Amino acid sequence: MTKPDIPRKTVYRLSIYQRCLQQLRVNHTETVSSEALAKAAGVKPSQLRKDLTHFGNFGTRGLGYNVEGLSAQLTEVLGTARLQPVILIGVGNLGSALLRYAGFNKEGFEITAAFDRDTHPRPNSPTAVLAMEEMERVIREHSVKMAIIAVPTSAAQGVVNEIVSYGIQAILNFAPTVISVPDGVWVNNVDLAVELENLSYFIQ
Amino acid sequence: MTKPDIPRKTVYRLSIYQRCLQQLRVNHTETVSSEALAKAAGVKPSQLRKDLTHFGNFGTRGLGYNVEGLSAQLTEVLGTARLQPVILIGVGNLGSALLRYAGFNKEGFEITAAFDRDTHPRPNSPTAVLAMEEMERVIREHSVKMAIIAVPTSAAQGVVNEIVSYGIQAILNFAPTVISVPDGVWVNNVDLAVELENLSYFIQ
DNA sequence: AATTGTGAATTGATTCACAGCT
DNA sequence: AGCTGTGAATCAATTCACAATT
Repeated sequence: MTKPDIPRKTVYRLSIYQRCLQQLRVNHTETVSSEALAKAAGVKPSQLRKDLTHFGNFGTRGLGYNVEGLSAQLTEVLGTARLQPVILIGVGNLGSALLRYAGFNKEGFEITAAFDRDTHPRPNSPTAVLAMEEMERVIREHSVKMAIIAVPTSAAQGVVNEIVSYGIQAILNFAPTVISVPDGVWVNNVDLAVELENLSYFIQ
Repeated sequence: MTKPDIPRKTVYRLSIYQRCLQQLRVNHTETVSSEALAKAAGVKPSQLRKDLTHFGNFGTRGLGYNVEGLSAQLTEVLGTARLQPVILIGVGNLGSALLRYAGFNKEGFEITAAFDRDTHPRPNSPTAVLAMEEMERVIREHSVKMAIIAVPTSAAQGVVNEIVSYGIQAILNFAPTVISVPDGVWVNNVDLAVELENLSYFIQ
């Protein structure tokens, strides 16, 4: 797949830096040093500089980084410059909360449509819930490349196979199971029980 | 802090192995090789073996691992042998979905109580929502060590400071911000926008 | 014969330390 | 003078390859 040489952890940190920069913009700060920004992001200054130089030389020696400029560069690098359409599959407890979550738009994402076996209307939901049979049409018509999976474990792999065949290239998976995808498709897993178990280990 | 020498990623994978073992138990499989289990978990066999030997020699050469036995060992290692009390702070969209999420109990966690500024009753919620002023009492009475934070960004650090002072040692943070904690307190972050941005980078 | 457990080798990520700009 | 950008050095994680064991 493309972009093989940049570590995934680096790209995660880019998002964190972007968050911190947005805060600085609100405060009308014009310039920030690697030391200050790294502190806000919870990393070492040298790591911040190394991360950024994977993508270009955005700073000015002796001065630091221009807040607006760096933020714009990161938006470009992360591919969030224009609104990215996303579909949500599975509108149970978690899915309906995600549907109501307002933070996506602000960060450059728009939930184009949601799908569920059961299409009864959801209160307070700004997005219609469509039948699973509509997935192919919506994905192709809007050239949707990203999907959020919030279906039960037993349904997850089947849904993934289907949407990948329609052209989905990236999946945010909330189903607590390992899903397999062909090369060229990217999966990030969010598993609440795994996160809690992990913490549980460290507090003993 | 204790347990410094085991990489966090190793502990994450332990949870994944545990998931796969539970599936094998359902299928009444008695024995599994590192090759088969690693395949199910999406890792290399050598990594599985290396991960496990951090904690002991659980296998039998020539045979593989006993499914029941290894599962019990991992439960012990992960500290999920007995039900661990957890509190939830912030019962908005995401928080109320977490409250209704049934998966926690099955995995060894119990949401003892939930807290919010606004204590109006939540439909379908099995757990009462208490006033923030009750946090100290509940944490101390039940010796709660783990908390899930689902409050707005602006409130997150303040809440964290407070609960840490009452004895919370591990935090699962859904607020989209970097929180700082003293040594000896563990934080895992789940940030939906960061996950989507990360995927967005890779599909360009 | 099969499969684990593990030291060695490799690969990858982070940090250091300072040269190079502004 | 101050701060970035970066090669070198260090530290960490993964994979290999095979000896040890059943």
